[in-house]
Amino acid sequence: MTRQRQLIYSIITAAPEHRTAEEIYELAHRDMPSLARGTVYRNLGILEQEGQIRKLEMPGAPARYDRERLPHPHLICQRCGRIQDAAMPPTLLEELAREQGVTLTGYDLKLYHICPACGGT
Amino acid sequence: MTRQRQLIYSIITAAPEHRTAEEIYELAHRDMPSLARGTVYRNLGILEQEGQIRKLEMPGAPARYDRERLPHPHLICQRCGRIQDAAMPPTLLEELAREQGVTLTGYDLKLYHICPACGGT
DNA sequence: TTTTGTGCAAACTATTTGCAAACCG
DNA sequence: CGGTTTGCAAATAGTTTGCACAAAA
Repeated sequence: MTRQRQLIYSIITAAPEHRTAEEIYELAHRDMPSLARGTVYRNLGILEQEGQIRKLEMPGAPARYDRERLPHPHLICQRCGRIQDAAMPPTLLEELAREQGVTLTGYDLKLYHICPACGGT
Repeated sequence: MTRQRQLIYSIITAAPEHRTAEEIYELAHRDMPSLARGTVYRNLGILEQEGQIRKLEMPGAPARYDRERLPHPHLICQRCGRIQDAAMPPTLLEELAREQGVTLTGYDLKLYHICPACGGT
């Protein structure tokens, strides 16, 4: 673990926000002005492969990174784009697998709503 | 509806495959050699907006297009990448919404497995 | 010293866009 | 005609990669 990777990792784990590579680069760049964008991408890839962070692909927008390591759904506001980690009851997952008649190896669930701040329920 | 849009739409609805814009372009281009890639993208966007087709964003790969208009999960083989439309029991969706304590406006669910052809169950 | 990672810049991929010409009602 | 859509080419955005040098083991 290099200082660069350390820094990138700490930015992701410090707060529950789901940041983009660019945001992470900007924050990291303040502390280490020599740090390059490419290094951020490279290390995000490595951290993800090692299972230390999770990549969240966002439709039509840059990917975001999640410090939570266990698979879980994401609740996304359609107005403001705010992302929250959500819960997936194991029984629900089992029911889904049974419904399809397969053994699941993973899933990616995005739930969309309008958050209270945006006038939703 | 122009001839171009007609052609693009018919390619998507003709088969249950979930094709990429490039694949659709190649198929359409055979029938109408003057047709341009940009036109394919433009029309896919229009058809999607009109709710006639559905765009499926695939992580780290080009988007695919689905002729099914009702929201539903997708079952994806992690080895060969084959995509199948799957079922979402309404009760399951309700349970998910209740679990998060929100009113859902939509969802995007990708289920991963290893398909029988690839040695999975 | 041998490997591994970095900084930089150029390359790449999927997609979008500006614009003049073509088409359609 | 007059608005819409096309074909083409250039632009864009996010991300990846090649390479020489620096850091670490």
